[in-house]
Amino acid sequence: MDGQTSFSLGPSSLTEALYESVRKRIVNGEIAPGEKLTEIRIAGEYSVARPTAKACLERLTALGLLRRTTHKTAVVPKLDEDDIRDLYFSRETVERAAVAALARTATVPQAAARAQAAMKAVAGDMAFASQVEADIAFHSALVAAVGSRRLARMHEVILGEVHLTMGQFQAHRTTHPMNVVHEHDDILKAIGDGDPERAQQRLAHHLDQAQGRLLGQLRRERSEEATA
Amino acid sequence: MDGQTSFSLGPSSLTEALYESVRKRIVNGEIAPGEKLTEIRIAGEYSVARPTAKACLERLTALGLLRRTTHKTAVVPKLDEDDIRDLYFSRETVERAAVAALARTATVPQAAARAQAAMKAVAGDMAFASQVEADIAFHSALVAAVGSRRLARMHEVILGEVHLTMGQFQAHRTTHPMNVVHEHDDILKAIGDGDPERAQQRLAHHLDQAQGRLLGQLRRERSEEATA
DNA sequence: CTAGTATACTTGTCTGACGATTCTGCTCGG
DNA sequence: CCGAGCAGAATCGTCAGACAAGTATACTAG
Repeated sequence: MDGQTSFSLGPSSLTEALYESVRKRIVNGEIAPGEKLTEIRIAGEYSVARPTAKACLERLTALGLLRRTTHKTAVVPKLDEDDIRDLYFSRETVERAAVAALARTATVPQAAARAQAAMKAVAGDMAFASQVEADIAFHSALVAAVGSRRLARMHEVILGEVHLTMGQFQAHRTTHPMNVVHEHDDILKAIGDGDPERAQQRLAHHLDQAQGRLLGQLRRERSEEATA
Repeated sequence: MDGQTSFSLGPSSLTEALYESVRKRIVNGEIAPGEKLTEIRIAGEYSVARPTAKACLERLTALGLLRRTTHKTAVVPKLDEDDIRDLYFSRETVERAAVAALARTATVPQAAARAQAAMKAVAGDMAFASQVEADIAFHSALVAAVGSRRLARMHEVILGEVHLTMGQFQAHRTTHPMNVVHEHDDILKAIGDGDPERAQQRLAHHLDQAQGRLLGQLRRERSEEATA
């Protein structure tokens, strides 16, 4: 993700590596929503002990990337309309605070600018997954630049679920990536101008668009399977 | 905590009970900051297996109630000035969104009103711990009333650390609890009046006061141990 | 007094196992 | 033919014990 900028080593422990791998498979939609993930399956697929797999599933559950109740097997959640609204309400809360803080000091995080460049570079690609990742990286950089560990931690959890839904729908995008890039640019510009109000307003608009696309996709899918 | 209102059963699983118990001991300051918590110690104290203790420590670490790095033993964190500022910045972000949402529909959560009553009841007590708990319950009720699962989840984590610092300092309170009660009343009133702006402003003021008390306490403590 | 080494402590991971709970499919009676 | 109850299978929660690997501390040698 940001290997050369922060010199972060790859996951050193086995549990960590396992967690990262499963997490990626979930958010990229390789493991479909509704699919069951038993401890034994994970243990088998990766040739690790069951306790290790268990720890992995528990971490993912804590982040909302899996749902599970006692004595029942974990499943990848299928977010409904209420979930998406709730998710975007929470997301907006966190990101508003972030862009407002940045705009107050008119600091445009260079990591966000880099993510923007990366997004433009892959805008024409067919690799939707990398577009989604660049999008996530942009928002992540925005919040990280505020310098608040706890805000960043909250945002990470939220983004995990965002990534999950985007990953599930990524097979059919409904808008050209360039539109997203332009919305991002608007936000950065407002921050650079030191205008917190406008930055928040642009952000809100951007998130509103994104949420709308997700909800539209959801409804379309549901009506499809209703006719089938 | 809220046994009769939500009919929540006590923790059913062993891990859950263990987690709750250790958590309480930490936030109430029974386990001092800087104190080391080895897996073996927990396992011994509660007569559970080490993996169970390990899972417990991992959960607490994820919530920020313990700090630990690979192959090193977990310790109760001692929050410094930067931590407290960061914590209250994050807290304000979440709670602002909550009171604004409530004020927009002018709904005063009755759970918060109940917590207020409870706080008045114990205001004269010497039992600081119960005052702290009532305070926490008030803010918790405020956020819960919004009805956003994800906002509540973020807030729970934040409040955990808030509880931790308050628990550590609770031996010598610097203000009369009634002051806090009045600040709470102001917030509720603004919500009831359907005035999001004023509600946010009152909340910000309240949190500012609380943060100031914490920081003052911290400085006092540090200067004490400097002279010693 | 400093530097390097050796030992004890702690954690990471694994194997294997047993009881408890949930789910599934089957049988039996209406 | 269909629904209810039951038995078996699958899965999870918890435990015990063990070994390897890393960290911190104390000790020794220069």
